[in-house]
Amino acid sequence: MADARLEDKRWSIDLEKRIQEEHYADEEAYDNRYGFKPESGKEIFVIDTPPPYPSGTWHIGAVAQYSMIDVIARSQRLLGKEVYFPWGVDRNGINIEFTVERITGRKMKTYDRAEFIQLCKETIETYTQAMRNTAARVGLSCDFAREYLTDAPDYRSVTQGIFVELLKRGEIIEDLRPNIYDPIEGTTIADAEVERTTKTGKLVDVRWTTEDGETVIISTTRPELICACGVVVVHPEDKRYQHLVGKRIELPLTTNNRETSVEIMTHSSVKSEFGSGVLMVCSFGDQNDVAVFRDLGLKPFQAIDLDGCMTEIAGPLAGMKVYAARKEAIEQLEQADLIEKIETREQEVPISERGKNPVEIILLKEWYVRQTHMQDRMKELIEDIEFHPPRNRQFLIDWMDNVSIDWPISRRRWYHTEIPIWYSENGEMIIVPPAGTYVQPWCEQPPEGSQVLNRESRELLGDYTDLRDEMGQLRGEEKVFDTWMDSSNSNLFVSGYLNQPEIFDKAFPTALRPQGKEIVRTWLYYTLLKSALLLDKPGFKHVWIDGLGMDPWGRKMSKSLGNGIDADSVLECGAGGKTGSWKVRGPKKTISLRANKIGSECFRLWKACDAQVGDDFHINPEEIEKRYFGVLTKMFNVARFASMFPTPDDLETMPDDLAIEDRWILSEFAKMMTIVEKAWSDIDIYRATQAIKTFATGILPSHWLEMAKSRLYADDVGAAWTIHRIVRDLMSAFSPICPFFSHHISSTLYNASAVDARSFPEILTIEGDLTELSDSLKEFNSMVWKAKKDKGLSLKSEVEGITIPSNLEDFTNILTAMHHLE
RNA sequence: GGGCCUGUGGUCUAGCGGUUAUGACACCGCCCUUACACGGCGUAGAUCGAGGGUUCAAUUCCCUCCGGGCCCA
Repeated sequence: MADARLEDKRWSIDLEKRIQEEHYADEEAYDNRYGFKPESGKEIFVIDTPPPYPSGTWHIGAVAQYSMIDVIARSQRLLGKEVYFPWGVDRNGINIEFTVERITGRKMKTYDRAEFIQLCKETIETYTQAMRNTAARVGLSCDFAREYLTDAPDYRSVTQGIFVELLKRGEIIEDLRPNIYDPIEGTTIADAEVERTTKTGKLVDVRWTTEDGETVIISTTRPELICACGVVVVHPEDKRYQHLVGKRIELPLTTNNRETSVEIMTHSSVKSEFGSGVLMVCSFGDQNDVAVFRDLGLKPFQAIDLDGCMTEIAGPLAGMKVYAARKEAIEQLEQADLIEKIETREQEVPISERGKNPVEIILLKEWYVRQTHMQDRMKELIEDIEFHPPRNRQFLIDWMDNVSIDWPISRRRWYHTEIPIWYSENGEMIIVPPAGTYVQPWCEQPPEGSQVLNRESRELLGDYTDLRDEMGQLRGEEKVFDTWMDSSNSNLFVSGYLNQPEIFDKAFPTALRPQGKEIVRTWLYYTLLKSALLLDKPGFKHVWIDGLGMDPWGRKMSKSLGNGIDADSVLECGAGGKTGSWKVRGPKKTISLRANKIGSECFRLWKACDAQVGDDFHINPEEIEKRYFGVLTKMFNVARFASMFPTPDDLETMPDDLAIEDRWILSEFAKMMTIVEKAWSDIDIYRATQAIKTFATGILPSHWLEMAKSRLYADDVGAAWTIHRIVRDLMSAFSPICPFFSHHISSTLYNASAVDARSFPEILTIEGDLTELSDSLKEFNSMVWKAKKDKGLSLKSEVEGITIPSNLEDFTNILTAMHHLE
């Protein structure tokens, strides 16, 4: 016996940070460890990690999720796969534009475009740096050297190249269609970006008059849209109004440049019990109006323009903002004595997710990715994808069942990937750049190798260089892409599509898509759509959908609720002896939380143990510390105890004269390791972690170690072999969860870091199933401990009158010695 | 209004037809035992949300209701 080779008396945050610093100090060593080496010949396992969006602080729930992706990456390396764990950062989008607007107090459109883009780029870079630091601090083993940024030319050129490819194939189309539009931010948005809120509004009952002079009451919340009314409808089975069908009805407000009456028709979407049961349908009050116009084949009116003002068809209301026009419409109807009654009520209003502004549906010429024709094929393709947990497949199917319109992808914003198109002077030809080139049509001319297409038919007309003279004055497209157009290429990008075809062949479908369930209908759906359109393949082999991080009461963390917790504060809690404290606003009162030490290892262990994949998890730093730091302390001390005894030279060959208790614990260990290996290959973090934790903090120290102690002190070779073999292999199995912890112990004791293991430890075969005796052993030990306690004896005192059960008779000697039986 | 998830000791959690219903934290009691008192051992604590049904048998399957959550209309 010697002094402990693990010098620290216990696991601590300062020790953790020391190990981390060493770990990151040598970039070459880091790259050897975690870099992607596609030429290794091993099975390639590409993880399509969610590129986080830098917005100041990184949400703790997202960091927790991300750390589990790291567990998957490390466990797959442990199983011998060639893992590509990319580090990408999503930097395009309206978020950073809003941030810059807020910081500078100026709206985007008051800037010069190039100047504004530069400001966004600089601002997001500072946030990105903070995010890289957090990523390293929580121990992500990403290939940081290959960092990709979605706003960098190489990434944007892939987005543009894929757009051009789909455009040529006719999967992207241009059309004048009703679009959801945010008039305040001045941009189109997709269905998936609309949320709803409740607002108080007025429901106005207006008296309309038919051509026969009959008065009909129609309820509406949008009287300003009367000018865009295309039809008045009743339910086909509503007996009250049968006689009106086919008649014309006068619009109750003055309009301009259109018919002053519309026909009364039937439509099954009318709710007869709502208001009078008569509905005016305008282009476009809501999604239902869009559907009715489409069903009845009506020509829509343009009532609202890009600035959110009424157009000339609104007659006296023309030029007014929507809200002012509504007030004015009510006033005019009142003056004309056409109002039956006005009711104030709560109503659901669609607003934009990013800007929180009420949205309008207006007619615009925009670019679309066709998707409605793909739903059946996509459903077939996703059958080959394995979902974790399986039930979360339903989230995707539910969303696919709701897809009814194509995906509008053009946006009138700036800090996004540009739509790579130039238009000829007459508007009939378009120019697209060659694959692999990033272009900015709003400020550049088409590059070498650009091609000219017919705008309508997409027919290839020739090279731009040859046709230049026929094009006239070019107009570069000023619009940009929805950011999901970028992020939905992530799996193609990381798998080498366009850039590294030789890797792509082996790496696609991408092995794994890990993500949160809140972005199934966006990121997951759009990615699968792209893979289906381009390659007619499922995008992934596995989709791993985790739950959301919630506050201690089970509510979603959000800025508005004031219940968020900063990730860095948890990771740094305990560093330099500093206590962490948090104030979290609950439903009733604000509570203060305190913890002394958490750090990355404890944080990761908590997330791995606390909830199964797909379940929402409650984040409470106090609980994390109380429940999991002790596990690390325990495991550290088992290793520290082992470190007091020399490591046998040959840990591979099992001595053939092992004591029965050693063979017993090795059987238990083999059983546990079998579970863990299976769990790692099933991407079941929870099961793997639970198995390790139960073994390492339970049966190993409490039962076996107590039996083995005296032999270890007596330099028993078999006992030393057993404990070292177990600790060494345990650290490998545990390294995906707590890499720095395992690294430190394994490299100190065995001169080989557990994080470098590239095959799962060999599981020993022990003759005879000794694990059957485990329950009896545990029961017997408990019985003795209780007996001593009842007699007021200390554990090391001798006790008599205890008999060893017959099934444990092989253990007689060791149990007698362990408990000091007489 | 629809879809999905969920409701187990004070708190969190396992279980997926037959178990004395896991385990952790907290509580209480005892113990400084040559790794660990930031520890060990032990006691106590649950009519498994409510009510129906299926079954020889239900925490587990089905239905209804109630409560919580996420997403959508």
